[in-house]
Amino acid sequence: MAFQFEVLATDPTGARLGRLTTPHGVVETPAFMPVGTAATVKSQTQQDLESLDAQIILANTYHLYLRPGHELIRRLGGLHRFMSWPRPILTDSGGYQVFSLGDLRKVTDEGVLFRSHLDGSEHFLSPEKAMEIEIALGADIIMVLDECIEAPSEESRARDAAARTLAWARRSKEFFSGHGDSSCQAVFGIVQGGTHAALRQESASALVELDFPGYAVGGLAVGEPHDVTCRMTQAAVSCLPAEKPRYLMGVGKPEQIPDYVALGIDMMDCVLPTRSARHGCLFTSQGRILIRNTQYASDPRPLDERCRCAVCRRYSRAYLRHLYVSGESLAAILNTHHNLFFYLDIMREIREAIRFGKLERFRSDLQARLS
RNA sequence: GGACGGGUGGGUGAGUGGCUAAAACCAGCAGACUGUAAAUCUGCCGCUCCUUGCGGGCUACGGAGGUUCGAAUCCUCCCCCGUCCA
Repeated sequence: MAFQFEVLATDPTGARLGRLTTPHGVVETPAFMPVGTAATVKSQTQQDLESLDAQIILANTYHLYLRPGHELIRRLGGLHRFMSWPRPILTDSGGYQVFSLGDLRKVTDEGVLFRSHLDGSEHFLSPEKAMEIEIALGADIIMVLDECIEAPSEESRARDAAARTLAWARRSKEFFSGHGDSSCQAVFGIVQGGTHAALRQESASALVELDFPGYAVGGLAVGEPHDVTCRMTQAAVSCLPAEKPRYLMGVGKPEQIPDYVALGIDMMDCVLPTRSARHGCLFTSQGRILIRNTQYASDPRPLDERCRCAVCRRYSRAYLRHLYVSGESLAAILNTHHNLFFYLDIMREIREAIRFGKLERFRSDLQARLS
């Protein structure tokens, strides 16, 4: 049995400590998954990621399909081998690009017509096509194509998107059972429903009937307030089976993570640590630091005195500011390294807290420090 | 000594009578970023006052005068810089 998810402990909040076993290794949950859209977590080498103890990373179907192409990656031995990443990988389906690519795409019941952001060429991504690409890429966990909508959205729009997402989930599953290998890859379904709790529950319940090895909650943190994100997550989770992993897609800010974990979320991913790092926004135990600010120009202290990452052990704020202001590529490397360490460290602390039933304490401490 | 060309806000550099406190870019200052079209984007960027408003006052396009209702833009003289000729 290549795939296995076990809940090892639960916390009074409802948080779960778990272990997800995949063909490429074990992922301790709750887990944060760094985003490596184009088969690279920007500015970090795979060796860096291993030293950070990233246990699983994301890659993106739409982007890799366009470049370098899934067939090429298949011929080169699959995504793991292609990018020399021996640990677990999850591929997102391109559903988020349905949302983010704006006027470069057109959604129908059949699928999504994309205009490539690279060269303007047209491509049709159906749920089956997304599966075909993801099978070729060979990630451990693959996501069904979904329709992610903006928030706030009319209930009718959210209902339509959820219904379409469900239909696509059904087709994905069907296609996968004919063409995929469930001992190598696990397909996760995705809950939609906008900011409407009833739709979220409906979507989750219907998805559960299709019996996926794991479930994701998508279409959140796309503009709605945090408490709404939480309510929607709660609504979805309440309908998901306890024994399956739950993945909240695309979240979140550091201080929000314990909230999601407390709602029973096992996996998360977010571009925030990596993108913000490249933009000079650094997360520390005392809150965010915009490293280009003049106040750090001659600051000899480490970025975060409480951080044990390689960057904080070695470099000063003044140096990091200099690198950033000078546009040096090392700035992105060091900043990203720190931010990822910060996120992954929070996850380690969260797992530890759950083990001892003290997540609530950790959550309030963290939020007090970061707000 | 003569002939051209030129001197614009921290920098480069548009602008050749009013829509110009003056384009654009850079630098500077601040903010944003949530399944990555993002090493990106946004705001501010002469001084000052307040009732913070597509508000008032002041200063500003080498210097001093002048023409004009109105000048960075036109005229006169002067000072600098560059190129060329003696």
